[in-house]
Amino acid sequence: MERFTENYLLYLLAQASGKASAEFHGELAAEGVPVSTWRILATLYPDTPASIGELAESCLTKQPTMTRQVDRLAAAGLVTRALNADDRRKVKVSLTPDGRRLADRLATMARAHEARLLREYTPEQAAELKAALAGLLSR
Amino acid sequence: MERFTENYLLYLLAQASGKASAEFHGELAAEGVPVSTWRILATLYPDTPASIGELAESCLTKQPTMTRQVDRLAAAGLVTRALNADDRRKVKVSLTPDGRRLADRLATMARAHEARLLREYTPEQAAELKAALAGLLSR
DNA sequence: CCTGTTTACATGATAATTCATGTGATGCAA
DNA sequence: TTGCATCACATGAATTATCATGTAAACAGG
Repeated sequence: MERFTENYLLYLLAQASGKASAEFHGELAAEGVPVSTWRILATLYPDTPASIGELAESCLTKQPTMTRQVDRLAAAGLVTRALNADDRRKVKVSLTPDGRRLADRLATMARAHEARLLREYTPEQAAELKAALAGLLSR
Repeated sequence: MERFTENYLLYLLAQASGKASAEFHGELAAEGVPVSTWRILATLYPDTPASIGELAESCLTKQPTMTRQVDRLAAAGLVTRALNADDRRKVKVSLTPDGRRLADRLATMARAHEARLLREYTPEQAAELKAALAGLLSR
């Protein structure tokens, strides 16, 4: 009898995501950058400010966690916290010049890693895979 | 300028995995079952014992975490810990009858949820997606 | 056999996340 | 308006996970 998980979509997604990400997270660790930092920078990069709630959703974490992570990045000078003029309940988090420089460097590494990950795929296959994932998301 | 993450494979994988899983985790919560419990049961189901290390890898967590989770499940009577005869360093974790009954019920729910998730896909498309993910894993 | 190394797991100390809840801002209905 | 519900975020308390390390078992040379 085969394992249940072998053919279970959520398991395959989680494993593919976890394993592929772990590779890149190793590169981040070599740079001394925590994964949580990279996720926030990537979301704001190249120039798309976001609220605490949006960041939490984008980084797959809860709002209280994100509040504290943004505090940390702000203290490190990588992001700024500003009040949103339209809705003063919201916080507008943006990259600082330092943050953008770091994000630039990490994004380049990320693209290189992605290229290695997709080395065996044709551009069409890669686009198909991404489209399939985006489809699952927009469902 | 578009968001970096919009077209970044690791982000799409993480989002698809996280969002799709969150739906099912809601169903688990309604049954009073922690996600960590489901992951362990699913790995052992229907009848494939595993070591602590294998469970940790399958559940995308670290070994010390898994040691404690298995302790908890064993205390709840859902799994047993046995010494591996071949290699006495290893622990052989297996489902108890109670554990298998629960896993049975949850696996049925999981398959139903998966079917809803893939409702808009033809069986061929679904198989293609799974194959693509398995391909990423075996790379 | 030994001895040094690696592997598998357990565990105490630490760090991180989450839950529950509070505060202030916004929106909506009467 | 006014009152009530909801939203966005912050924060203390509690839960969880992780790191660092220890122990015992396997393993590889010499």
